[in-house]
Parts: sequence; structure tokens; C-alpha cells
Amino acid sequence: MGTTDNLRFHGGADAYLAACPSRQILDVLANKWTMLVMGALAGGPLRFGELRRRLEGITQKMLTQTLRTLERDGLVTRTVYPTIPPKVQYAATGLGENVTELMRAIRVWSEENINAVLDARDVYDARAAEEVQPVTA
Amino acid sequence: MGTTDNLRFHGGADAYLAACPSRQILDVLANKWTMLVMGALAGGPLRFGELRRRLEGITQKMLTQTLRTLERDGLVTRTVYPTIPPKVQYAATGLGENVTELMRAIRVWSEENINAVLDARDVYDARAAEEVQPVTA
DNA sequence: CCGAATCCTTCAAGATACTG
DNA sequence: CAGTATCTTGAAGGATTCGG
Repeated sequence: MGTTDNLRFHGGADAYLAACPSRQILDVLANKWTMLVMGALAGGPLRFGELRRRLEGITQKMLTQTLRTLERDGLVTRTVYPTIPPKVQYAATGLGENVTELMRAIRVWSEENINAVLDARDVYDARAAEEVQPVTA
Repeated sequence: MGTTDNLRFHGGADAYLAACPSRQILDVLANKWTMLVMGALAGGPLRFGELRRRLEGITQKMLTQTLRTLERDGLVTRTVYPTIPPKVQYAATGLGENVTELMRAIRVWSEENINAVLDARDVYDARAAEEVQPVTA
């Protein structure tokens, strides 16, 4: 501690500061695909193809890119079995499991409150349409 | 209930399905600026300029766009005081306050675990540099 | 002056095809 | 099966201009 190694924050990280590294991981975590990938891995290790099938709509490119980022940041491990055909397994690390729980809460909230959100949109859109052609004003 | 109004899910929402509307809000919530905006509003209503100063690095355009989306989805209210100069206040709704707590947990995790993530990156990057020019292999 | 709309540039997401 | 490469599209970011 107190050495001159890389920029590290010891208790003073603040994601509201643009230069604080914590904003970088926040940007990694606050991402649709990250949330879904980590949520899928919460049930245990999965192969690339299994992940791709579970995350409906994701492309190979985005899945590869997301997994690489998560691996680099220490949230996921990547294990290659040099068989033919190749088998690559992804698993959450201890660090990853912690934050996965927090992300699961947001996903569940989305699923439980989607109707309230859709209702709010209807109200907003109806109000916006009104303003274009006022009924009485 | 049980009517033929718009597509609504009654207990069966699943963000892993591309067509499920819950993925749409997940995409709104799983966003760096959304997390920071909602977190800032957790302390009470704020004006546009106050938000802009707190969220270091955000542009007026992105802040406006983020706030519009959150307003439309019922997470934030927008109140205009037609004074000169204009005063526009934003506040979290009840719906928004619920999910703000969940997002705060992720922001705090980012701030508390940033060093572990930075360390993981160093290891990953060093390993990647090795593979380009193997020392012994 | 504050909030927002309108360009324009840059970069990442998405889609497709190909390789080990 | 897992991953890379290429191309197209769209959103993020930045600067400027507009309106109350």
C-alpha cells in the first residue's frame, strides 16, 4: 500500500467521476448482454453454443466480445478442451458470482414490472400525440 | 384482466426471449447513464443543470435523451417551471425508486471491487502479451 | 442564461460469410 | 463447435444553433 504502482483507489472510488476506473466496470456491468450472460452462468458452467442458444438474439460476435471482456475483468473463466470438435466452457468466478446476484435482481425487476412500464409508455405516447393535435385547446 | 388489450405478460415475462418486452426495459436499465441518473435522483429532485454537473462526462444530448426515455417508461417525472431562465426539475417516481436501490448496489459494487478488476486485467493483458512472444515455449 | 433541438463525426452493434 | 473477418447500419459523442 502507498506504492507508486498503477492508478488504484483505496476506498475513494466514485463512478460519478469520469476519470475514475470504477466507471469503466460500471459500463461493463450496466449492459444488457453482460446481465444475461452472467445470469445464465449462475446455474453453472456453460459451453459457447449453450450460451448462444439461451441468449436469444445475440450474435456470435457480440457473445464472443462480451465473454472476452468479462474474462479480462476477472468475472468469468474460459476453459478450452482441445478436442475435436473443440469444447470451450465458461464459468463465473467468485468475483463474478457476487455481482451476478445484483444483476439478477434487476432482471427479475424487469420481468415483474414490465406491465407497469408498458402502461407508462402508453400514457406518455398518448399525451405526446395529443400535443400535436390538441382536442380542445 | 384477461382482456384483449395490448401484449401484456401476466407472470410469464422472460428477458432471455428476444421478443419479450421485459428485454426492452432491461436494456434501458442496463445502461451506464441510466444507473448514474437514477442514483443521483435518489437523493431527491434535481434540475437539469444539477444532473449534468453531477454526471461528469455526460453531454446535454445524452442527458436529455436518457431523461426522456426514463420519463416515458414511468421511472422519472419531469416538471417544467415556465420561469426565466427556465427551470426543469426531475424526480424519481415510486416505480423508479424501487429499481434505483437495485442499481445502487451495482454502482457500489463497481466502486468497491474496481481494484480486483484492475488486477485481473493486468494478469490477462500480461498473459496475452506473453503469447505473442513466448518466453520458453 | 438554461434547456433542448439539429447537425456532423466517430465508433460500436448487428448481420453475414468464412476458417481452424 | 468455436471463433475470426468483413461490411452495413445505427447509436454515442461533440459542437453549434435555437427558443423561452
